[in-house]
Amino acid sequence: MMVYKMAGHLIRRLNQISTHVFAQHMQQSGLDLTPVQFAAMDAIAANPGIDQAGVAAKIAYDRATIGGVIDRLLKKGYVTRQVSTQDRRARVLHLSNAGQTLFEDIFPTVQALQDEILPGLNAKERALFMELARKAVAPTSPQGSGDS
Amino acid sequence: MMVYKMAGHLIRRLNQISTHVFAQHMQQSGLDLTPVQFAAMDAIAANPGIDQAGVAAKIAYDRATIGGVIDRLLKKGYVTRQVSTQDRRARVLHLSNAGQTLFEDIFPTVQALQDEILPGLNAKERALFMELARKAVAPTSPQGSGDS
DNA sequence: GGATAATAGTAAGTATAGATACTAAATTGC
DNA sequence: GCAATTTAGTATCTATACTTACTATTATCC
Repeated sequence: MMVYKMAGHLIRRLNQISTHVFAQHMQQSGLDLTPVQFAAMDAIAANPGIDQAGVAAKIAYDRATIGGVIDRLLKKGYVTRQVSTQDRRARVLHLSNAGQTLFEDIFPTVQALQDEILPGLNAKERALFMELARKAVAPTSPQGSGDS
Repeated sequence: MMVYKMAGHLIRRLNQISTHVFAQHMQQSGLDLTPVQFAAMDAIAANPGIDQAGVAAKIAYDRATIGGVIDRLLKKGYVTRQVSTQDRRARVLHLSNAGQTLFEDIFPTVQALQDEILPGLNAKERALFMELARKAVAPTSPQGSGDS
């Protein structure tokens, strides 16, 4: 069982715990929102009128996945999608009123749950982990992604 | 864009880089093997005759996902699956000769690629990251998973 | 030893996650 | 200003990843 000592395996486990903690808190809040859906809403909230490719670039996803994510956010009524008047290829995105309310409501919960993602670490270790993670990710983060 | 400072987002990015690096090296080696498939083969190599639920427990997956992973490894001819003589519910797994050869061939590559997963970190930082990651994951790792 | 509970595997359904390819539209080069 | 390239979105396909539910089988308990 060599995988136990490999970075890839540990990172996958961390991601597994992360999504699990997120799902648990959403369920407790009676909400049906996934981590990607939240990230997409964050990108739209910070950049009203952004298009799907823009969202994908901001949160480091491919266009195909984000297309599906936006479909589901549309179906839930959290975002609006309109053909851009500047560029008829692009779809301009905004949070709906319901989406804005939801995002503001859920934000403190999502912020708070982050500490539970690293259950074996104390505050100091978590800060160190975050610093290393940020540094590790930086080289592959595109300019202006903010992902520094 | 609050997600940039959240552990969940950074961990997802790390996992994304990790799977990307893995896929790249496999392609360069002319092989068609995913991270999970490799992890499953590692579990079977270390525990010949283990069943699917055992593999799932060893590498922290659910039974449904592992069922599909084993299906694909079977189709590629890397593992064998037989109904257990002790327990007719269970399927006993072994690496085939081809699987054993492949696993031994690919192992050094997989070992070596781990450093590329954390491109922004030097050796010392990587070691620290690994230690923190192991510690972070430990509380949620079941007894005997080896995932300490 | 027979009802009950637990377990192995599968099936069905949802949601990422990303590669590839295609259409429509915009940009660039000259 | 038009051909060539690039880009936005979608469609298709494969592979996780997990939940719930179901069947078959085994283990447990009284």
